[in-house]
Amino acid sequence: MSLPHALLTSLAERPCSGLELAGRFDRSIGFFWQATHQQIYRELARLEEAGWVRSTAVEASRGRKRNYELLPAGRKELKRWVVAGDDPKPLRDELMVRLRAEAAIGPLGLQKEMRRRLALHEEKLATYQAIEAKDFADPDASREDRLRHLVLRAGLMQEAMWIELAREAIAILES
Amino acid sequence: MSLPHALLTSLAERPCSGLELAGRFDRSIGFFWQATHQQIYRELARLEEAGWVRSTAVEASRGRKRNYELLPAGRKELKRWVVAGDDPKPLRDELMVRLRAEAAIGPLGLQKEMRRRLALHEEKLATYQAIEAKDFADPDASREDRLRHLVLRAGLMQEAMWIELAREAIAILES
DNA sequence: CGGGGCATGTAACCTGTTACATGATTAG
DNA sequence: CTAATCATGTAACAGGTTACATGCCCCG
Repeated sequence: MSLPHALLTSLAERPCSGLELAGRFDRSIGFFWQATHQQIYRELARLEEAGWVRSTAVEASRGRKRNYELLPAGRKELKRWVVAGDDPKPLRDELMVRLRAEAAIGPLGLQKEMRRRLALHEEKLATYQAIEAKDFADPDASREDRLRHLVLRAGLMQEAMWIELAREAIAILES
Repeated sequence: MSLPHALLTSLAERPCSGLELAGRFDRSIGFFWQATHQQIYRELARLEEAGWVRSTAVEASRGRKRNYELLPAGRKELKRWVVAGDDPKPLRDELMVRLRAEAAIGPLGLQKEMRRRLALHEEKLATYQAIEAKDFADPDASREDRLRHLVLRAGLMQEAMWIELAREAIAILES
């Protein structure tokens, strides 16, 4: 149940409208948490109901832009949640199921799909590296920037891991 | 939508009952795909409906053990799915949201939770390494075993990545 | 004044989660 | 014969996904 807190975080960074939030979930936040605009509108309504955010109140507001901002109660809830313990969700990946099936009933020609995946991950890694070079070059960055950099590095490491795995998989599948 | 195919894969490895499948999803398969027995029973009913698996047919079978086995149509479906293209699901992790929130409204004392996570991942890594040493020591393993080994290595690399990230996070949070 | 893009919203559905219910089998 | 355990199942709900609907606003 992180979506509400991802929204609170984003609103803490800067107040904005629902659609603008959706945009952020396609970019920066979306690197580690995704949400569609439908989900966001549903959740924003709940957050307002709970008194955690406030919007420029307009009745019958379909089509009208609404700006949301974080309220003190929302900030308090976010602070509570950040330091709350929570067990990590284990790895859950379809590709592992495919490899296991290939082992059980193969060979089926999984190399082709693995090569496609390899290319995708290499492309994404390049994208992340470009962002890193552009936004996080400063070696004496602030604590805030170093934390944001770390989040990006998580994405980088993830992609590097997939690339390594895809290469090993291809080597086995082709032997 | 991988659960049905994870079940087909498991049944391809060996026919068995629903509860036994649930057991496997707590062990080997569960390292990369999880499911509760409720989910498994629901899905098995669908797979049988679709003609992909067959069970020892007993009417009004509550409480009676049912053994399931893969049918040719199920095997065909599994083969189709294994090589079907599918975009990787991006990283989705609550901890990244927490780090971003810590950057936005911190410091909040996230170190404590990070240290707990670090210990959890170190423990899991040790578990995986023990399995690796026990089951995958042979350097001249079969193609099948090398694929299974690769799946385990994915888990190992994942845990190693989290350990590295947790350490870097703690260093930043404590500076 | 009409069409396209911006912005919000509804509805239906699927997967996964949690809590609980019930029947069969076996050990003592 | 009864308690524990094996085994299957029902119900309700929450979160995520997809398709679609509606209203506002500005530009030509």
